[in-house]
Amino acid sequence: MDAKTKLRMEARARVLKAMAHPSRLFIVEQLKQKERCVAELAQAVGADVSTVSKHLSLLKSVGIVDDRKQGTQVFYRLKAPCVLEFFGCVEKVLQTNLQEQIMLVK
Amino acid sequence: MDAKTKLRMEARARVLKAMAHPSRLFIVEQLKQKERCVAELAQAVGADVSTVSKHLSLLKSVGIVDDRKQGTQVFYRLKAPCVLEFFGCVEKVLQTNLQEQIMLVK
DNA sequence: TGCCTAATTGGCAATATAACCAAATAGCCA
DNA sequence: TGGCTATTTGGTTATATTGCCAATTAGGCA
Repeated sequence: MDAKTKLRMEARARVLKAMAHPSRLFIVEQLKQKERCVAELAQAVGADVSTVSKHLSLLKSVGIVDDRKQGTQVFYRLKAPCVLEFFGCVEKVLQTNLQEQIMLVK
Repeated sequence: MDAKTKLRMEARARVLKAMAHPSRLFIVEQLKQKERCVAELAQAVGADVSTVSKHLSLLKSVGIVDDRKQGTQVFYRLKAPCVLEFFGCVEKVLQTNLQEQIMLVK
């Protein structure tokens, strides 16, 4: 893997890594419909506000979400909705795995 | 996030996490065309065979790749080619980020 | 059987992530 | 200004990931 390719793969990995966490996946799904403020998301996820704030800033740093300040609140929204497309494939993989588990038992 | 949702998000995260590494992304791209044995991939990645073997077993454990033994060699192939679809979105995100960097300089 | 090659596994050290609490910051309004 | 709420940031601890080397396993063949 040459240096240029390595840089490209690292950049891609940063984006995917930002998605690859249960809470962050959940957050992305929550933002599918409409924007949400940090407190709302923290409540929905069931984690400390500070924890969720860090998840959000990570998602923002790689360009997956965007934010908008309104008074003391910060609303986050999906900036790259195409990440939602990942789920179809992921679900297909999980389904296939499940089918294979079932086959083994039968 | 209720228990059931949490489990689903964790399952999804496992699949995405398996993708979220520069070497593994490169491996997935290498397998796009045709199957490859471990030594070939190790050579292409530029890492120890043992390291690449572990990357491969991780990809396999989540159902992204599959393997086929032929003599003493093990050929890996893409089992869920739909993961290649991720790249289009990821590249779009990276492009957008880049455009924004450029705007800041101008 | 004994040797060779290919791959996997175990172990370890370095680094990265994650969660929480506490403290700091920022905007609003009395 | 002072206090209130929302959010971010710092710090710490626990856990997970990564990569290499060494050792093991497994198939092929003399």
